[in-house]
Amino acid sequence: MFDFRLKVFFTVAKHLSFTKASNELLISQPAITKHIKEIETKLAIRIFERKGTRIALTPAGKILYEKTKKIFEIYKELEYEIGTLRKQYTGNLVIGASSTIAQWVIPVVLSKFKEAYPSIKISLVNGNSTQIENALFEGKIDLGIVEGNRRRKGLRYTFFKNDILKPVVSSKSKYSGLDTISVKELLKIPLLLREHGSGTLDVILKTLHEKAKINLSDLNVLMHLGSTESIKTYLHHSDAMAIISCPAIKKEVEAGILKTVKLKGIKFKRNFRFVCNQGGQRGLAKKFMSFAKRHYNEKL
Amino acid sequence: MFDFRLKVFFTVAKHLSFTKASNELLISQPAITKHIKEIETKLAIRIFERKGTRIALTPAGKILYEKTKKIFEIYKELEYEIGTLRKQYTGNLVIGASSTIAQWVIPVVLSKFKEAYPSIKISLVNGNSTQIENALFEGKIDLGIVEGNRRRKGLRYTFFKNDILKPVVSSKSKYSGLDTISVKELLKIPLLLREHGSGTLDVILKTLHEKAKINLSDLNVLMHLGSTESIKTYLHHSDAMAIISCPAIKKEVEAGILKTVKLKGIKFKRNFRFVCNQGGQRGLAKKFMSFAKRHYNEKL
DNA sequence: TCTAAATTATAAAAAAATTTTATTTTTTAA
DNA sequence: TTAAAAAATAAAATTTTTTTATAATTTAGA
Repeated sequence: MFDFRLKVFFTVAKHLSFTKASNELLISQPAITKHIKEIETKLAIRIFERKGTRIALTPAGKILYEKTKKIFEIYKELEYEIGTLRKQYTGNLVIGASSTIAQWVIPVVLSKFKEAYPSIKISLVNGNSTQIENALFEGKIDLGIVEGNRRRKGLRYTFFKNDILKPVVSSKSKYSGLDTISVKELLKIPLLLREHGSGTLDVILKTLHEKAKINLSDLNVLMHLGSTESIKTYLHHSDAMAIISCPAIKKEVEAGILKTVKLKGIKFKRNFRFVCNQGGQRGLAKKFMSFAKRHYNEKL
Repeated sequence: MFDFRLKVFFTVAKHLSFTKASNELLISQPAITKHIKEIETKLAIRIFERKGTRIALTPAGKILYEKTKKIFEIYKELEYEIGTLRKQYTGNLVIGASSTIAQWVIPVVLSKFKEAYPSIKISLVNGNSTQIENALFEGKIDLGIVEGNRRRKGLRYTFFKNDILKPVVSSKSKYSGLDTISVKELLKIPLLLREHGSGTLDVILKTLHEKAKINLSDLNVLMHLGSTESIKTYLHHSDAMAIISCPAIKKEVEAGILKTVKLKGIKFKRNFRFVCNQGGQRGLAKKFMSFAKRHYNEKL
């Protein structure tokens, strides 16, 4: 489905509310207002009547609503028919991914991909960046997905998605009431970090250094642990804070087990990137790359 | 019609050429390439087969082509049905515009507007910026359209469109072979300019001063004339150059009577703006404004 | 077979459109 | 009458699209 603006209209019409539509579509209410205005300008007619805090479809809006439904039907047909073509693709694809990605990011994509291309056989192997790069050279995998910005000669890197790391605490901890903390406050809170040499620790230290001139020695480090799972388990039983990749804490945050805390003025960001042999960015690997990228950028 | 990307696909499919589509749609060929790629990513399937310098629709492309046709049908229905609703609007609208706008820009919009809203009665009055602003205060007009950036208290200005002025010569003149001239060369060529105090002359002098530190006295001014028509007529019979608003020379350039010349490093730009009383940016005036703006920004 | 012309692809920079954040206005309901 | 709820507005930030310039590939003609 291509036309996001039409989707916005449809969602607003369904709820008869800009605010509800903004929640459903995960964009802000002013953005909704603008889209609707844009449609009204394009059609040179009002599609919603604003009466007080309520809105209602105008006659023109009703016409648009009917047409929109028809158009969405056609998009559905398109998806279905293209889907049957995709099912004809076959082959083998071996993907290597570093830990955060392999554990929390790629499985989601993999299940969707398998749905779209049921005849393609996929396997996923796990390793750190160096191991993945070696496996590519040795032809053991077709495609790697790694964290950070390192690059090695002879390989081709392609941006996949941004990853955000957020400070989290257990919702049982004494810090769970915090919403936003300053850098100064952060220095006092006991921190759980990954081991030296891990990509995650690197990003955290680099960001803190660049944005706030803070070094590892300034922090109140409770302990270095060898995996994100260890940190999460420890967090659960302590009054400590950790800084963890969003996808790795999504479930726990939604369930109310962990709580994210904002750190004023600082965002921890890193890249996830695809990596493949210089010639190899075609065929199934390429298909998977664009599929995965799309999965994370999809609005409709 | 909303979805430009679909329009791009359709145009490419029609011509089976990215380049021809880019000419028809008035965007660059790389932009076409990107749109098609975007669709291919979204559908996770190729829609054009690239064989050498030719392209052909893939099976998926053929499906998309059929669906696109259906979707465009629905948009056509929508336009038609909304059109019948618009025909119900009635009222009176008096517009004041300064000369370039009144003569070459607004008539085009007016005819389209009348088509969309046949029951609205429109009149157009002519005047310079000050006269138009006065007429607004006195309630003699509902909406003004003026050149330049001046603003007067109590009035509300809204951007309408950019206007580009270009150096032109008669295609019979000895300068007609020129494609691009430097600022230095400009100084030698006899120029026809508008009279002192005209907005057009102001823009030209201001631009030359800002971009090339050239003053009026540096130019080889043949004469100051009181209207663009006078300048065009004079040009026709002389080896002079003038700098005139694009819409005012469109016909003559297309007919090959006048020829535009590029001035290296310099573009003459100004704004056309709507102006209305502070309360009055609603109703028909507002409708006309958005209609006119859309007329000039429309891609589909 | 080589060259020139035609066509699509790519990359970086510029321009335009969209989105967010913060705030204001308007209306409703307590 | 006031507080809450919802949409509008404006400025800033972000993202997307477009252009410009160039490269790479293929075809047709010499």
